[in-house]
Amino acid sequence: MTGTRWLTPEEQRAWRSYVESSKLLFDALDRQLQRDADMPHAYYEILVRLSEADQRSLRMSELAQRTRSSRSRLSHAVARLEEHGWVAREECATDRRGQIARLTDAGLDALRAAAPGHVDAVRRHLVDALTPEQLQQLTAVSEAIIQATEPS
Amino acid sequence: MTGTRWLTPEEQRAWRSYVESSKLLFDALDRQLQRDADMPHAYYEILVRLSEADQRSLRMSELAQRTRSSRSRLSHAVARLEEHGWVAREECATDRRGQIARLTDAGLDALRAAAPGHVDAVRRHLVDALTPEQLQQLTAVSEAIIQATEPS
DNA sequence: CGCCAACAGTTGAGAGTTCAACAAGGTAGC
DNA sequence: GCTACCTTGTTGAACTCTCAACTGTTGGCG
Repeated sequence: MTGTRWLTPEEQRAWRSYVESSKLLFDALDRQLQRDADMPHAYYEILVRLSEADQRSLRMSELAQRTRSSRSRLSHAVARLEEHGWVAREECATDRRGQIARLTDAGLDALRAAAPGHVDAVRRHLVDALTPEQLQQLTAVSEAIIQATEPS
Repeated sequence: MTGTRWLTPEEQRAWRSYVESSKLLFDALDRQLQRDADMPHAYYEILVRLSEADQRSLRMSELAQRTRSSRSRLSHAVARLEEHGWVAREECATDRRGQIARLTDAGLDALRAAAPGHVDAVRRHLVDALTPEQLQQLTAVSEAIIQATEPS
């Protein structure tokens, strides 16, 4: 057991600015969505994934994977979205354990209403704040992090 | 009111990979700290900031700014940390509204015990997963996001 | 077939965060 | 000194997330 490899000053700076920027950014987006569309960002993402799926439907476990969410978290979230009338749960024909989440028409309306303000915020805080080159760099960096962190 | 400027495919890719990587990374770090040190990452950061301050003490509002946290969140968090015996609250001599949070010896011990595992995780998932060049790029990108998002 | 481990999803309790409301102390203008 | 306003910090309720425990289902294997 050799000693801990502490971060160098430059690594510190990178890490701390990354933490700080993420916190600021996601807090801002959450506040914007909560205020204007009555949903947190995590719920917005669920609606997005469903809207992109065939039949606007996905099995719970598939939806959990795509949103990088635990089963439990998704289960609670979908229950909430169901109360709003934005998502409906259906039985799975081929696997009686399965549940299918489907985006309702009202859910699609809510998503369409929320999208412009959200995209605008993403532009303001991220996309338009970076050069095209930086945006490419961010993509590469993010994909490397995913690679290194993804549960294998 | 002109129409929404939707994200181009490349911008989409950047944004989605950024969201995905942040989620994976912070989830992993939170789990690691919770498991090994019985505290979430936000609490670890509070202890870090206090440990770096003069007298290991900071006023609540100053601590809130440095951790990019709301007053309310910090107030709840410090109450919890106080229960653990890691932080103590003291009166402020010059402003009777003020409260000063001080890192206790036990708090410093807890921080020292938590640090190696945490730094190791940060290396595994971020620092060592990127080239030195990418790390610099990440710093620049993060600072640009902070600039664009920071409440003015 | 019968057994049993793995899988799909839910649930409830506990913990953290947010928001709005609040109390109390400071500050500036008159 | 009074008034009005701003700042500091806390509180409680509502909400989200995590973790562990649980139900029911499927699939593999003897």
